[in-house]
Amino acid sequence: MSGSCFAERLEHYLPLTPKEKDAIARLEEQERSYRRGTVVRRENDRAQELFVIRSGWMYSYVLLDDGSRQILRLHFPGDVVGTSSAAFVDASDSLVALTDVKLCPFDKLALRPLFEHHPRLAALMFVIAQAERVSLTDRLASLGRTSAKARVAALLLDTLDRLRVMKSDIGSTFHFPLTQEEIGDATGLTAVHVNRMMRALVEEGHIERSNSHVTLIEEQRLAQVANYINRYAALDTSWLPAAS
Amino acid sequence: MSGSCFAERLEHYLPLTPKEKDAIARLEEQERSYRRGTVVRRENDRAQELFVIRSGWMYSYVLLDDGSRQILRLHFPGDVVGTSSAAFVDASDSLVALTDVKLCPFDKLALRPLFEHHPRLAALMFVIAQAERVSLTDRLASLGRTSAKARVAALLLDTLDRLRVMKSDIGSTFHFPLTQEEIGDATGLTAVHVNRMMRALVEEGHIERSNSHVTLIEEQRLAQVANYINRYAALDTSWLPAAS
DNA sequence: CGTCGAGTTGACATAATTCAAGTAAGGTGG
DNA sequence: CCACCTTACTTGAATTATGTCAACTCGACG
Repeated sequence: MSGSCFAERLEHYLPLTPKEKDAIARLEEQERSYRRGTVVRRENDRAQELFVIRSGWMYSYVLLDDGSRQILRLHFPGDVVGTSSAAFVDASDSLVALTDVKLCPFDKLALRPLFEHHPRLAALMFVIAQAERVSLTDRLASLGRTSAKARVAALLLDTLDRLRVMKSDIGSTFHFPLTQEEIGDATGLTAVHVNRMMRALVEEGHIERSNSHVTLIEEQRLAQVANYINRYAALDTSWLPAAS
Repeated sequence: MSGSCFAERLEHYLPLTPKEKDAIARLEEQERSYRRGTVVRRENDRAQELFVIRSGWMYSYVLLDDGSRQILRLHFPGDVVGTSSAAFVDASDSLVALTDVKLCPFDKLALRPLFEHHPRLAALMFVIAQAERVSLTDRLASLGRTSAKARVAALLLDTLDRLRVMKSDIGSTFHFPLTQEEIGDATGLTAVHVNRMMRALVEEGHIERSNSHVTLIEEQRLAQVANYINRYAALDTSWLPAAS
């Protein structure tokens, strides 16, 4: 119906040719809606599908034996989620709708013509995969080597910068619908300690909160505290093949 | 000179055609040697190159403002390292030789003909990138949600399973040349605490140590303790394009 | 033979967790 | 529209895992 979300995202990095847009649009022929809280795909289930997020937020997570949960990544409109399906037969993580979402599911087989006929798109997807990998290594350093306060701050900064990729005029206030328990599962902390850190950030004038909105004050200074680097500013697409 | 290390690795997933082997071999035309401890590439340097590891071990790391270090990943023969160069102009992490190494550097521009003429190889590289991403998410869960002992155990298990991809007959004893400080930087712990956890693992009969060799006893049970999953067993290459 | 890096160990400090209790806010059925 | 219930958030006190500091051992190496 409306334009492709994924194509829109890709066009932030490269102008696409009509043929390329067509190929991308084919990934978004179907659309399904899920309610807030729905587990769209469960860890260890057979997983043949990937999803383009058309609207709403999601997150991916794994459960550990002791029942604790690690949230691996938040996902926003324009993101492709469930990409581990491309590498494995069974899902390595679970996918949940954090808000009501609209998803465009497509079979991993749909990737084949993309690689065959659209080398530039394939290469761009590879570039994006590498950027996401780097983003994960940043999180790794955050969990491994920074304080609780820094981790929470980094999560907020990362979220805002990723929202800006699609909406550059977003300012520094945004809707942040995670519970403190979810923030804890994302940062490797307990909900109680997240609470204390959030209030500390407020008291120190780094952030403001109301309802489930957050405002970041002096992002520069906060980034310092959080040891945060914005990786989303620019991708290097100089080496990509010519358009098809 | 000798056969391509990277091709050999890829053939563990798929038999390659002669043309494909040729294309891969082109990435390994040059070879450079580095001594144990050499920083091959430094974070924030301009980075045009990727490397195939022909022999030896490396690791990638980032430094934080307070001087602490997070080791992001160990790298073994057959691995391609510095892949973040494909996405960014400047290096996002540093690369060090953990042992004496032989590397085959290639310019990121060399990826272009791969995507243009060898869609199946491109797709396979995408699959591998996804598998590495999943491996990173496992580490994330390890750092975020498991105990110090579990993290150390998981590092050992992960190392052994990755060595097995290239040498399946390796048994359960292997050379592990990391200092306890390096183990700490990989697991988000201090060297002192790594020491205590290693001895605990020995006392509990999970591992044995001598020189810088480690033996894992009853991997099954250790994997339980570490909350570890072996992801390297099988990749799903069923969706890949036909060979070129 | 002395120096240096790595490993080991103990005593102490601290960040984060756990437990417990309470408040506020939103949703639902009567 | 109110009473109730549930879920999230808040706060304090006690506990614990891990970090810090400091000293010592050992083997390798020049």
